Amino acid sequence: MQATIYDIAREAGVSIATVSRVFNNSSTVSPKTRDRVTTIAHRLGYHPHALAQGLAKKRTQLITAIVPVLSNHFFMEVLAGIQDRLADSGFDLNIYNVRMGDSLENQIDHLVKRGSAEGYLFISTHLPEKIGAILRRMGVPMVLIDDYHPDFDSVSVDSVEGAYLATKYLVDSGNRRVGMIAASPRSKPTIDRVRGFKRALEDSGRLIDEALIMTGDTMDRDGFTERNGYEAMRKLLDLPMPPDACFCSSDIQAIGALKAMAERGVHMPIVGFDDIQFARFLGLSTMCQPMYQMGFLALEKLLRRIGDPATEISHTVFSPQLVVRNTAFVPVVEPDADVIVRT
Amino acid sequence: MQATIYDIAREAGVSIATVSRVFNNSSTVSPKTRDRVTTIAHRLGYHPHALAQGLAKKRTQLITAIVPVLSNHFFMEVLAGIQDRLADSGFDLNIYNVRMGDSLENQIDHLVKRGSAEGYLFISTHLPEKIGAILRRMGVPMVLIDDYHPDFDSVSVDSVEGAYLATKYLVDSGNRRVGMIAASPRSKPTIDRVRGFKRALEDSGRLIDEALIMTGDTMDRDGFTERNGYEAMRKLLDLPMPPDACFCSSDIQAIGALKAMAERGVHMPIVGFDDIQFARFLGLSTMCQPMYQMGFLALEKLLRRIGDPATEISHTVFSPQLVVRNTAFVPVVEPDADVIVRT
DNA sequence: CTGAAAGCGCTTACAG
DNA sequence: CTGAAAGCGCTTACAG
Repeated sequence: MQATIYDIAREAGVSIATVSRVFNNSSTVSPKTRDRVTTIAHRLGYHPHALAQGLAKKRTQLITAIVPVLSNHFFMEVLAGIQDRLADSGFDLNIYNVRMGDSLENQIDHLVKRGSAEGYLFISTHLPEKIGAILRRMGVPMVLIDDYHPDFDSVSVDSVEGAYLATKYLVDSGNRRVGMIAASPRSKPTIDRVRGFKRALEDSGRLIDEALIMTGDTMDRDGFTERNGYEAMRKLLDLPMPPDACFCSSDIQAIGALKAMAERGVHMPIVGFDDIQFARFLGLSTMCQPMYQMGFLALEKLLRRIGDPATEISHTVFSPQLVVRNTAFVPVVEPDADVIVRT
Repeated sequence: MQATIYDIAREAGVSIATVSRVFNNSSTVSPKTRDRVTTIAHRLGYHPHALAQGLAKKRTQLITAIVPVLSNHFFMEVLAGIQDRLADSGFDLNIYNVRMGDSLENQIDHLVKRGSAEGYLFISTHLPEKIGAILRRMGVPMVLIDDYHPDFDSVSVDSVEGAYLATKYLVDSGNRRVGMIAASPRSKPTIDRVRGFKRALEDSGRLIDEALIMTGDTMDRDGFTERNGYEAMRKLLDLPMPPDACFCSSDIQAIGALKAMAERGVHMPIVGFDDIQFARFLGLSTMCQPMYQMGFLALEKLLRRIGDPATEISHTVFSPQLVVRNTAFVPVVEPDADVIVRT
């Protein structure tokens, strides 16, 4: 099996304590002993056993990122930022994907009590109050990304403001009936974005027509899907008085909406939210979230807190930027044109 | 701190061994003792400490996925498949992002010798022969995704065949000069795809014009970027005799290529590779890789091997499907049209 | 500068 | 059915 500290100690004629010291940079070991130990360790291909170290030091050098759904753009960008900050930190990253069946509370409770990570990153995971209180008491180092809670560090984007700016832009551009494609009314971002949308209309002296706030029927991923946007736009276009511009709560929905418009041969200005990679390519106007930076900063905060649990709690709220683009790709869709030629 | 097995043992008036047995489902404990223990454990909010368990059992219940670059579509999709298979397995997932600075060999060596995972998933990471031999000897359970090595389980897609089919399709559609946008000549997929491309031309009785096999100048991510495709297409269009159709080694490059064509106001049939989420939306013809299934199956194989190290080594090679689409989104690009209105 | 020993929280033969 | 004890591989006061 793998070489252990005992093997090295035996060969080097020292105690295991000394070997351990060599690998923990405690200066209290003579150069020649250190040399002998490292040489032998190298020859034996020795690497400290992470688990044993973790148990003895009560430090696992592990960070767990908790995510609701995988394979979504926001998460991937954030993760890239996390990874880059992680690189020289000595920590490893664990991804915990929240399971649909079990309750979030159970899952987090279990996760944390198992004690395998030193810190947690909650990505777009609305923290239930009950769990928050428990974690608070346990003093678990954690940072919230894309969520807010007074008791924990957080990094987020101001959804209300983002929606406000997007809507204001559409109103100020001279559109009469500005609609909105929302996602699941149970999701925090949706709630905020609807609020920002309404506030912008109010501030512009417009009446709020609830019928123009639409969502699709497909509700997986809380409705943040192309399909949902597609469905929502179709419903909007079926209204007796359709909107003449539309704010979409996410880029992915905006893409579906574009498709629906293309099929009907209509066009209206739309603004998305997120600025995913393809928004730029598609020429989609949108509210840009600095996802990479959010991930990077979140890990930064987490490492600081692990290092010093007494650090003041801090909340960073990024202001999303409105990016105006010409919709450069004009959809010319022939529905069901896909043909699979060969299997 | 967290309750331990000792706390429970004391309260229940039993030995720690008994407590341990209760949590390990060994039937050899009386119902009433079991009841008492579980009740107390629940009251104390006890959860076994993962590290300690791992050390004692010599099982960490951890899988590490090794990925070269994060935030790429292929990986995202594969990961989703992995997660879904992971769900009820009792294992956790660790993501190891290969660092650019250090050598791959060092990194893998270190990773494996630390012994924190029970199995490894190598995603699109070409395994150096030297490391392969070491891992083989150590008997580390592992599965290769999007790579091949005779000594390890693998799940991949036939790149040669995919490129062949794509190219053949373009030739058979009546295009005279079929070009190719390649990625880094050092990357395995590129090598295979160039091979398939050439073979298809040969089988069609065409001459191979090396000048029509182009790549961009930007080589991060081995050239699998929108930018690289953009650059490559520009170079192709600058040729005295540009191609009249083009096979691209990845969808992401195809997207860049589309953009370059749009800027020049030219159009030609292109076929990508991967079938990323947006290929469908863009109406891009491409070679479809079953990424989700690949991830799912790879974890399946890994779990089986962890369960029984003597399992026969198996290689699954998926045949990519040619998906023909009408390029539904017609790019009408005005370069540098982006305007940031508000910060 | 170094060693002996206790401890991290759990598992698992071995006895009974 | 249950307990005492050794062990998983490492760290870290405590002595010297």
